[in-house]
Amino acid sequence: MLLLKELPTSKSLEKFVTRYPGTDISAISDFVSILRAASDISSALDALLAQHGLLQGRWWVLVLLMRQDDLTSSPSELAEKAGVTKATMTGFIDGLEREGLVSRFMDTNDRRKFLIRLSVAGQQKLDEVMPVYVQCVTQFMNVLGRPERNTLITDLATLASRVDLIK
Amino acid sequence: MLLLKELPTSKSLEKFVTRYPGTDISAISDFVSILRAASDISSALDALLAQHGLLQGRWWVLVLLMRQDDLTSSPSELAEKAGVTKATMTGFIDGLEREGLVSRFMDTNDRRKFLIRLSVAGQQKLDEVMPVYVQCVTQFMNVLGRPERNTLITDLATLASRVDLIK
DNA sequence: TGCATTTAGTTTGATGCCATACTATACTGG
DNA sequence: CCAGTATAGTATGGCATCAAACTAAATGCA
Repeated sequence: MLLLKELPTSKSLEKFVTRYPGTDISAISDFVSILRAASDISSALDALLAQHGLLQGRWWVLVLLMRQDDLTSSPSELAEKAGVTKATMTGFIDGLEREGLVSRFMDTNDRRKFLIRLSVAGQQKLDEVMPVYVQCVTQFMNVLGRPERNTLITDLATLASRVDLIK
Repeated sequence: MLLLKELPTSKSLEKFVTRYPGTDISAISDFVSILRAASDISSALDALLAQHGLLQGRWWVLVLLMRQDDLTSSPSELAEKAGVTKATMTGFIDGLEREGLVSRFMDTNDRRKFLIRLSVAGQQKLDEVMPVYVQCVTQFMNVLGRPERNTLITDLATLASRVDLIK
C-alpha cells in the first residue's frame, strides 16, 4: 500500500476543482488519510516482525496454525482464512518450511492434499514473538481511550462493509 | 497487506490466554480489525483502478504529476512524496512510460537527473478515471455522517501518530 | 464403469515493494 | 584542481501478490 505523504497545496487543489468541478475535496482527503494511516500501521507491524525474521504473511500463517487443535491445516484452508490465493499461500509455506517453522505431510485420505503442521521451532518462534507483539499492540491501542477505540472500530467496520460502493 | 478473515474461536482464544497469560484480547482483536478494514478498502481501490488498467502505485504518481504546475517532477521527488523508495519509483515510472502515460527527459542542468512529465495520454487517463474515483470515494465516505467521519479521521490519525509504540 | 467436472496444489509470469549495491555526476574543502 | 563525499538514478535479488494455466486426484452423473 502506498503512503502519499505529500498533501496537496491549496493552489493545486484549486486547479483540481477547476478541472473536476463539484468534487467533494474533504471526502477525497479523508479517504487518503485513512489509507495513509493504515499503511503506517501496517509498516510498523512489518518492522516489528522483521526484527524476528518474519513477515506479515508468514506470521499470520503461524498464528492460524496455532489456533488449530492439532496445529495442522491444509494450504487451501489457510489461504481461505488468511484471505490470500492458494498460489500466495504456496509461497508462504515454502518459506516457512525452508526455515523449519512448519512441515508438509501427505494426506493419506486425499492424495491431492497436504497437511501443514506447526513445528516445534514454529511454536518456539511464536513463543518468542507473541509476547512482544501482544505488549506492543496493547500499548498502541491504549493510545485511545476505551470509548474512542470502540467508536473507531465500529465506524471503520461500518465503512469497510460498504467497499462495494468503490467499483 | 493480509486480511486474516477468520476470527478466532472462543476455544482457541482460551488456549491463547493460557499460553500467553495477561493478554488484552480486545487490543489484539481491535488491532486486527483495523488492519483488515484497511486491507479491504485498499483492495477495493485496487479493483476500481484495475478497471482502467491502473494500479495504486502508478495512480498516485499520475496524481502527483497532475499537481505540478508544469506537470513535471523528478523520480526522487516523486518517491519522497509517494512514500516509496527510489528503486520502487523507478519501477512505477518504467511501467507508466511503457504505457505512454509519462515521459522521461534529461535534465540539462544536472545530468544525473531525469524529468518525468505527464503526457497527453496520461492527462487523458486522469480525466477518464478521476471523475469515477471522485464519485465512488465520495459516496463511500458518505456512508458515515460528518461527525462520525471527523471523529474517525482524527482518532485514526492519533493512533497512527504513535506507531513508534510498535517496535 | 466412464467421462465430465470439481478440487488441491503448484507453476509461471506479471507487478509491487524493499534493502543493498552499483554507476555516474555533482559538490566541497583544502 | 583534486580527493572525498553526497546525490540521482538504476540494477539485483528477495519476498508478496495475483491471475491464469497446468497436473493430479477425487467426485458426480449417466
